[in-house]
Amino acid sequence: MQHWIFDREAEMLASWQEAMPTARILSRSEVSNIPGGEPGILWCRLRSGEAMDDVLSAIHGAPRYPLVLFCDEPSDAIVMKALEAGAAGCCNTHAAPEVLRQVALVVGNGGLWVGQSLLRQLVGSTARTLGQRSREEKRDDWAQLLSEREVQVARLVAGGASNKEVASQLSITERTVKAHLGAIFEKLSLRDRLQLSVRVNGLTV
Amino acid sequence: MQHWIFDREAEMLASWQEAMPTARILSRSEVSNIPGGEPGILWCRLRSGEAMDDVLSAIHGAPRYPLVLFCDEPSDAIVMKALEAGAAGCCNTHAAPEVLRQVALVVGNGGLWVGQSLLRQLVGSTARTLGQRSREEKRDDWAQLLSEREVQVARLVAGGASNKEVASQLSITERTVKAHLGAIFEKLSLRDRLQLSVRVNGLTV
DNA sequence: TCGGCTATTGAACCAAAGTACAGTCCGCCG
DNA sequence: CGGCGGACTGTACTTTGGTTCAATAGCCGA
Repeated sequence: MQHWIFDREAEMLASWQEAMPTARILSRSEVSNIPGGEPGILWCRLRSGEAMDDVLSAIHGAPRYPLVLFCDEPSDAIVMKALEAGAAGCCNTHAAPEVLRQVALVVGNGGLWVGQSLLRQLVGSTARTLGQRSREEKRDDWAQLLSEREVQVARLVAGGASNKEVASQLSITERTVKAHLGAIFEKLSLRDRLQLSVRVNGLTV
Repeated sequence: MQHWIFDREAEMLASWQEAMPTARILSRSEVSNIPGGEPGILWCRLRSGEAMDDVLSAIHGAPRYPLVLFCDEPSDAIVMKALEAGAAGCCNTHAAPEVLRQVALVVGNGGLWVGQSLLRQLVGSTARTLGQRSREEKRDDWAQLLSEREVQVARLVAGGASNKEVASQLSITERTVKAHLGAIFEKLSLRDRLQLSVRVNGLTV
């Protein structure tokens, strides 16, 4: 499996090198150098601020290998657009080597690579369309793992409150707030209040 | 990576054996024999005519490993249902060993496995909806007040990243991240990263 | 009644976040 | 040209967040 990586600048990242030792990095004007025939994947980097259309049109003349987009700032909207434009996948430019290898494996076998968050969203939105389960059940799964008091603390913290503010609102000491937060982090396997916020507010991460 | 396979009858298929030589096959009553702790995957076979609810409830008491459903008669509807029930994936009972290895790889790393046809369908059917939604909730008012670089920092922090992680991703020092954050807080009249997360992720406080 | 869970709090500690006060380098614009 | 804003970095500092040792007290089911 041969890999060709396109970037505005011929800059090989360490993670790429590790995941694809035989990869060749090319500037976009060197598209015509790619041979056809052997199995391979095209990777194309979309840097911050670049227009996807420009990037895609730049490699328009390349042989028909599966295309994976490297996004400096990935978002579900970008992934969707890339897939609609015919790409086989889209992943973070700075993804870990193991992830890249996995992407290559899937895409190389004719599959599509979709990030976790988008996949969850797709599954969720279709489920809603089919009108089966309520979306609240999944959103509140974190709440079901916590005690009543912990849920109160979690909601306030996720809304942006400091420990002191939570303490004041609930008429307890800051120390107790910390104790509750510790229990919450433990139960939900979270690192800090930021991740709690993300979890509670249902962000796609 | 340890694999446990559940089936009504303890019948190990050749393809399973080849893909997962160390797998242990168990009848559904032996759920309690599974240890926790080591990394692993539960595979559970849904034979023709069996009710998914019965199968899933049978392994209800098992430790929390990712679950993959083996379907004798897979359909997109079944896959959707399995994912909704919390499974990490669903594939044909008689899938080729290479496919099984790939499923194991993805699921073992915390991913979801969705078959190609369903994935294509999901992408196609929800493209419009998703695009619209992301356009609506875009609410770039915060982004328009910030410089390009600050938007990058804001997105990463709002997603739950620490200063160190942001610094690593953007290849700058932690100090610079703090500088950007300071400017962001000033411009958006925010107090800390938590409030930033709330603002960026569009919570209705 | 006893063990387990929850709620509460304290002291002490370390790490992370954020601020204050600096500076350099670059491109743009009047 | 000189001023301005953005990106970037440094040292030193304060504040907040989170953890590790505790402890007390109430409730509930076995």
